[in-house]
Amino acid sequence: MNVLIIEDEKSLAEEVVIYLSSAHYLCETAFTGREASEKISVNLYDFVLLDLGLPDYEGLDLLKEAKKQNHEAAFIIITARGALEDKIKGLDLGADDYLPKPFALPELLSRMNAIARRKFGVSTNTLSAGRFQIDMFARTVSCEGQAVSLTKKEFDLLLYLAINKNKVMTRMQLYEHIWGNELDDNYDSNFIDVHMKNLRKKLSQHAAVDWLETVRGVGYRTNL
Amino acid sequence: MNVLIIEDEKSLAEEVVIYLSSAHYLCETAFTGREASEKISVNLYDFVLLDLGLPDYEGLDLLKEAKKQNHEAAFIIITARGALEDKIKGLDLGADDYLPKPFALPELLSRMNAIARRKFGVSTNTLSAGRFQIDMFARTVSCEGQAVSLTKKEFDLLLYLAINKNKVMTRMQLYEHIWGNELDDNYDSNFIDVHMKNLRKKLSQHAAVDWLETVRGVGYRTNL
DNA sequence: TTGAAAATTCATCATTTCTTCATATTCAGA
DNA sequence: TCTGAATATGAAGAAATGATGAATTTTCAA
Repeated sequence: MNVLIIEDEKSLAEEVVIYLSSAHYLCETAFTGREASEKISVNLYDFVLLDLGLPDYEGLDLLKEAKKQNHEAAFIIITARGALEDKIKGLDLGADDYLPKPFALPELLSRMNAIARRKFGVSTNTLSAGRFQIDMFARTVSCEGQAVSLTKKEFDLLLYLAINKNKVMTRMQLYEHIWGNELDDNYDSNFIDVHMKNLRKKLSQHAAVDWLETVRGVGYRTNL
Repeated sequence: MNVLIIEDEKSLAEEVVIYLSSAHYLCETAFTGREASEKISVNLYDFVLLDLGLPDYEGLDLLKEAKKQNHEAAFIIITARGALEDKIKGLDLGADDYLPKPFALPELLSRMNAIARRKFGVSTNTLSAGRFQIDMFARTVSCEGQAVSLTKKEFDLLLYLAINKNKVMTRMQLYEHIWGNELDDNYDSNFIDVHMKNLRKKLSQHAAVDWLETVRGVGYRTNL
């Protein structure tokens, strides 16, 4: 699946690329409307992620142009949460989905997977962690064919750690990616720990989860 | 990742070194074309940042030479904005990216990361110290495949010393970098010494650590 | 609206890690 | 070789951290 990410905030675009790449999407970026316009006229994409807040281009014009050039693609509109939200939702832009900023990456991935299944008929996208198979489209986890029942947060945690295989993820990172908010400074809660504990408990009923490690003073990590 | 920064403006080079170092790139500098030429003929780099505006050397000749000596490296050309001719020549010569001056450091880092991912494959960011392999994303240390279990502070100390290979680091520097505070004047404690001792002890159970030296009256240094 | 599931908060406990301190050892210069 | 300052070391108390069970709040679907 080819994805074009049109987003002027480079660090965000980078993050998206890294995240989607590890979920087996092939990503390209365009940091300006002009760049995007060029790429669209040359290549065919399966997905176009469009940030409406580009400085050099009227976002909606770009969308119209892109749709003309590339009927097949799925379009996902990204824009700042706020006053415009309802207005844009109300408009019939012909986008396949709409995502307010800031968004959690698993949220984006999950929506893209949903669209992929609906629009392109792609049905499986799994990655493994230990003896567990994680299906990102269905958002299910199984162990040797047997279903493992996880809650949303548990699934997101497992998926994010599995995607960032062997990297220590801080609670901050987990929080920002899964909950999609900034963590304020006086953050003092252990709900991530609790979710991890519950996740481990559920997984351990099926197979060993010694690969799901706590890195004291830092965060959590898979060791695969 | 080893980086050679070829830039005659020393203060800029210094800034780049500090910034990239904090992102775990290992930096060396060359302030003249001659110096660069020597270093390139001796060492292998992953990245070469080349300022075309060197006084003593034709930048593009240096690029050609460097590419011959080191096929594998990624080359990033830096030059004054507006020198379009140079830009085109540089890209034709097979530079991986081009950065107009002045540039923002995060911009540089972001491009380097992008290239690193594209060119060298993702995220196995390890560096070695003696017989030890340090993975800074996983925050693990291993010796001939065998894991070495370190605490947070021990790991941070080792990593910082390894990044600043062969440079004496004062206790002040170690403290400021790892503990993140300023040390008040009446500083009188030996906890860094204690951590170093514990670190050495753990490492020595796996291999010789004679490369982890104390520089009496100054601080600590790797000798690699 | 209501009830069950999920998410979060809270208090407590065991454990690891950090720091301090007292003492021993090493080293460089006289 | 001697001497004082710097560093290494062992041990112990202090602090930080994460796991856990349970209580409370929130969410969401019926």
